[in-house]
Amino acid sequence: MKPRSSVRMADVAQAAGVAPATVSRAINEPDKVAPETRAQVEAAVRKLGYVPDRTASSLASSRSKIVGAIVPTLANVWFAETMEGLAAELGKAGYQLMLSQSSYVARTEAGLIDGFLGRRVDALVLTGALRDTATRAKLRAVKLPVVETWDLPARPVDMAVGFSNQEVGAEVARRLLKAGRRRIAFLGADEHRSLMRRTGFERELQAAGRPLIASEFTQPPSTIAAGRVLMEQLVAAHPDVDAVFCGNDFLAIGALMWARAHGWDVPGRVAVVGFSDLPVAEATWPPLTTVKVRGAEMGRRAGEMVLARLRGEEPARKSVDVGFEFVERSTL
Amino acid sequence: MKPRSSVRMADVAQAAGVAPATVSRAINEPDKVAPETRAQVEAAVRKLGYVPDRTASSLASSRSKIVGAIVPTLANVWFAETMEGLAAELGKAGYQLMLSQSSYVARTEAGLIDGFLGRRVDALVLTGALRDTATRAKLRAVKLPVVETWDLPARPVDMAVGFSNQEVGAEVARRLLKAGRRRIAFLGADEHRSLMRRTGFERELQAAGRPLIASEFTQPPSTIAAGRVLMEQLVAAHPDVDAVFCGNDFLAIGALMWARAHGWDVPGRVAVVGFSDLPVAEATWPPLTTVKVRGAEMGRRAGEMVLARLRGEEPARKSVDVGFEFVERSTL
DNA sequence: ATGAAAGCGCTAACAC
DNA sequence: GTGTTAGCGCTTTCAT
Repeated sequence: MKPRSSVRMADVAQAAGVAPATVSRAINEPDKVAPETRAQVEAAVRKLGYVPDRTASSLASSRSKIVGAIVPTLANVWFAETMEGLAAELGKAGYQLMLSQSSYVARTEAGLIDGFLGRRVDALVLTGALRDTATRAKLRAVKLPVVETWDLPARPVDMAVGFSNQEVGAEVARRLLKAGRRRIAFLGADEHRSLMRRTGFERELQAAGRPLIASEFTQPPSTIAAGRVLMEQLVAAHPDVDAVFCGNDFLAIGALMWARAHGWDVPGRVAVVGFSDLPVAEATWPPLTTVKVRGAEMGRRAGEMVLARLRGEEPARKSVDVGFEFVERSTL
Repeated sequence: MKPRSSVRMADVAQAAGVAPATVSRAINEPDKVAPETRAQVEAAVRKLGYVPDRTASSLASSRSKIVGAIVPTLANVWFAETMEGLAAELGKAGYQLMLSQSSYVARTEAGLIDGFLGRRVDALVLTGALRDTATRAKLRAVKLPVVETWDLPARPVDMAVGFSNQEVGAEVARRLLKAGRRRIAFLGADEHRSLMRRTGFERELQAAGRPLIASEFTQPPSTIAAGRVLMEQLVAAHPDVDAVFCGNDFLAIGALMWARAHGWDVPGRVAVVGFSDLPVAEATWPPLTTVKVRGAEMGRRAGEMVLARLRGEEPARKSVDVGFEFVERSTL
């Protein structure tokens, strides 16, 4: 049963004529070892093809060199880019990414976090603010470095790097109003951050005395097909709509397709604004006006913050706002 | 320094009035424990908020319950979907996914695999056939379950689930020829599987006596902008081209944009065929004719194969072909 | 600068 | 069905 896992540190030690502890040092803290001995150890390592068992070192040192990350779904390019940025940053310091998906379900998220805790991850990176209060408390208690991304919670569990989803909504509202739109609607997914964007959007319109005329929702994940359906429903109930803010670009593209299929001129008869700036947003017809978010950057920053904390430093800011950018193309 | 990690199994054992080994059994093999004792243990676990340390159990059992996976990039939706399917499948059995990206660099891949080996992963899932022969040999030697995806190597390291990239190229060639196209070109990324598609494409054209008139390449990742540039170059050299097979949909969309910008009718003057069937392929104008691959399915299947092997079963087939599908829309 | 020894928290025989 | 006894392969004081 016991595969007697190939070469152990003891084998290397023997081959190099030193003690195991010295091998350990030669590998992990090279400068604490005499250059000669280090050379011998390195030679032995190479000769035997020794690969340290990180499973054992994790147990002994209580540092796993693993950081856990949770995304709602990887099928969203921007979450994927966030993970890429994160993994790249962590990789530099020898940390590995352990990834799970919550599918936008809060209970799942709590369970996944327990799993990560059991694996003794050194830190956690979450997409969106952590909602489960019991879990928030637990994480604070164990003092684990945690970064919440894609949002800016008023009181982060630990650290955060993101942008204000409400402010995105407000900004889009302002642009629409400035362009003279008056019969404004919202299409979005029934999911926390999307709803936050809607909230900011609604408030701003309300404040301007041009209240939202309608909102249509779909279950995540948002698809082009869903966008088409939502637009259809919207128009059926409000044929006089003159602007739609879509909670994400797929829905916006669907809305655009509906418009093309029904001969509605965009932006002549109806303006369409998306969110997230997918690569294809510039290739639609007309090119989609949308809001760009910095997915990869959030991942990189999250990685930096985690590593800083793991080195024992206190981050300059516990919460960093990477902002967003309104991208004017041709659908508004 | 030692945080004396909260509750240990011994604590639970004491609270439940049993031996640690019994706690271990109650958790891992519940039916090997008397219902009563199990209940007591469970109560103690709950009361103390015990979370087993998987780092220790990995060491003791030499099973980490983690599987490593490598993708060239996550920014490709289909790789991301493959990982989603894989993670979902593995999660059912309590396995965790550890993810790394190779950025299409073979040397990196070998390094990443060493890292995984050090972490004692129970299995490996790769995107594409593993190219480094030394690494292939090593993996075979340690008898680690390995699944190669997105390709069908003639002689897999261990198992494979994918499709024939060459056959994709050949099929597209046949469709183009059947549609009467004669001046045919290829646009693609300078990356292994893309080149395989080109090879199959070229051979089939050659065999039909209508050799490929030109090929243009870009460095991965492929972008819409790159597609536009490649198309521009292609047309400059071969203004009489009447069909282009693009190694992926982004390039195809770029080619479409070039055509729109220059008043070339598609498919009237030039046919465009993509690869991968991105969600937006149906939303372009004209809707893109392309080849659909089953990313999520490959992930699921890979997960199933891994789990079967981990249970000690031999897979029915070592190599499974999930095929692909030519999706006829309006650009051919 | 290096070695010896004592665990890290769990699992796996083997007894009872 | 449950307890006892050894480790798993490293890291880490503490000496030397």
